[in-house]
Amino acid sequence: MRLVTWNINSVRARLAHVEKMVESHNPDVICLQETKVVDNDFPMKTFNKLGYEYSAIAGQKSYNGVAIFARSPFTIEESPLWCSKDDKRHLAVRFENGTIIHNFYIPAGGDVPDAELNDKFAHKLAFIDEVTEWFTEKKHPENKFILVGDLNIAPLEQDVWSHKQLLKVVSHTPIEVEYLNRMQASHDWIDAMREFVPATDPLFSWWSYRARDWRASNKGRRLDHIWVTPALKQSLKSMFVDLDIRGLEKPSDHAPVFMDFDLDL
DNA sequence: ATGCCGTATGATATACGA
Repeated sequence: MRLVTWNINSVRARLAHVEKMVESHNPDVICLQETKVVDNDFPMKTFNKLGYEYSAIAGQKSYNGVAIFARSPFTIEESPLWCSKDDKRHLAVRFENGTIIHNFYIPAGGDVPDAELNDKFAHKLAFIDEVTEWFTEKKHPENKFILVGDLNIAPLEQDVWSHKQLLKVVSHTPIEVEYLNRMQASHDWIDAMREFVPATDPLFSWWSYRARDWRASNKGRRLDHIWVTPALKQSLKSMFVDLDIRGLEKPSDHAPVFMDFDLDL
């Protein structure tokens, strides 16, 4: 089973990239974030045409929005009203073999890394707190969960281009890392991307639009993640981040992250 | 972490991303 997670930054603006991505890598499961479209306007035909018969979408106007597509059947699992907002940041689906995939778009958090001064930062921390508590309650050694998405935090020093220069920048502040670490501990989640690239090597999934040459300057961050519960650790096979998709014309600022599993859905 | 780019929207400016 091959899975991809991708903050697509508007699905309607990126249909050609979706086709290119599927043509190149043919994933069995596609998890998208920041689709930025209401469900009625979702370009479903593009995905059906590419062979994705099963879908779950949760969108809203302009912002946020998540989606999951698969070639094998699934049912939709409950998704709480995180922080009492219906802002379309989470979808969970269950496959016939019992594997559950959680797709998250964690709030970005604004510019100022202080919950007292910045409501968006407070929302980010509160959201992570609620997710942490939720998985703590669900914790069981036999659970086969995969958690993917734009978690909007780069926790390790080598998850950003300069640890020192980003310590006060939202996405890499110690408080955010502390919250994310707590969330990771809530179900003994394994940071699956780092099973393939040691923590001492740089690993990024996002590069700002504002760099003149994003590839040359390479001032990236690892904001996108794939976690698995311990029951799935042995099924991890390989991982790659596709920089070629980030390098297409008018790309998303996030690159898709792929994971291969020794697993039949 | 400055940069000033990209998305969306009853829109020729503004909110948001990170």
